[in-house]
Amino acid sequence: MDMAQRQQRKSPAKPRLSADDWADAALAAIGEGGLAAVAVEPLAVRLGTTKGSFYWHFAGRDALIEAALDRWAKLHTEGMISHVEAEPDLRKRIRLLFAESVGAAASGSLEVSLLATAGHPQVAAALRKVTERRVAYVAELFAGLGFPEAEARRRGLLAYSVYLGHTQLGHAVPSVLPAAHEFGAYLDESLDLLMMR
Amino acid sequence: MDMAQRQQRKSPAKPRLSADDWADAALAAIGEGGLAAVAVEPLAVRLGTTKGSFYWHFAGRDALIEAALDRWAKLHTEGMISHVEAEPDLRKRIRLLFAESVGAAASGSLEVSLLATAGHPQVAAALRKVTERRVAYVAELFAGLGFPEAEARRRGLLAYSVYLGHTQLGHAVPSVLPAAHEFGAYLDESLDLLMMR
DNA sequence: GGTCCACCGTACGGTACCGTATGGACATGG
DNA sequence: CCATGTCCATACGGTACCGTACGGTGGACC
Repeated sequence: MDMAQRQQRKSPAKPRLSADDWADAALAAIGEGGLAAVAVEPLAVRLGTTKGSFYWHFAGRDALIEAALDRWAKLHTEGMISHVEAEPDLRKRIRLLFAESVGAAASGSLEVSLLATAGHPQVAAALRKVTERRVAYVAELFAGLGFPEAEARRRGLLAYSVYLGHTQLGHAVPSVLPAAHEFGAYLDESLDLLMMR
Repeated sequence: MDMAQRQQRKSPAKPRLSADDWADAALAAIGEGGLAAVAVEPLAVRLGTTKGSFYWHFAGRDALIEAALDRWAKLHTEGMISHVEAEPDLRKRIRLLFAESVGAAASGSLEVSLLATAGHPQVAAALRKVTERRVAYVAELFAGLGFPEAEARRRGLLAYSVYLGHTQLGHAVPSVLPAAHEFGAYLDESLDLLMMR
């Protein structure tokens, strides 16, 4: 038996958590109950451990939030951008970006919860960084379509606003959104409008 | 001296709060700290009274939330609609609606906070009612421009998404938005795009 | 195969809030 | 001027969470 591996024999073997496990659990909690749901004792229950583990890995609740936000910024922005960059056709790339982003946001209200806690200093910093990067990227795509820089920036901002608003609606009042089978057409029409000269 | 009036002589005269005073304070608290900030004891401090007053007027925290949400739904939807209905020109009415709505949302993050708590049953019900009303109204305006019903509905939804997303940005990352002196032009261009055939 | 230490369990005290109970304060009508 | 109803203050017990202290354990490494 390979002893180099940590340990993974049967289910009830103690998992030995890492700091990232706690950060992931915190992100999940934010998505479900907002920043206020990042509470050490409930998370410990969820992870099948105790506070003793947590305070070994982190100095306190704030440190956990910081780690979770860093993780979010990395995974949900650069990951998506590099993914759609594989598409060579510019218009298709824009469509792909929005389709994937809206789809990703539909499953999980993490972004909505974070937007809601923009008053929190750590969250505000993370949001600022992520948002500026995303808007700049979308503006860059529009510039590639031939719009002058200022115009591309305005259209990118408008498009990002649509994305954010749509996400909110999908989370809060999905009944007002088009049915799934109409969604492709709705997306096409919306993007056509945004790219119209 | 008129004895029919309740009492309002000097500042340090006991105010004798009403249930609506508590509901307004709750709305203010939601705007500042989200639904979680609707906590009886802090509100009592803010109102310069104690829990004794609160539990006289309300059965509990849930009853206060319900009252606050009812108040919000009335004030922030029908009020705005009847206000812009005074404008006879349709395109100007649409522009007025968005200018005023965005302006109102800029001062106070009540809506953002509510969107974030869409998981809460009472909030979800209030949001559903308000959102459906608003989207229907915007769609009606677009229908008035000559768009067929389904198209008007899609455009109305898109426009409302823009409003929501813009509100989020204004609250969370205002630095990405156009500067104040460019905002009028940005609004005009955005609406032109949304109303384009 | 013993030692060490990263990792975790448990117990404790502190804080912030909810909701209840109960006794005033104060105006109004008898 | 006292009785009554409305409204509020205070005190209390309960719960959920934070953070600390410290004792235990089990795998890595010699």
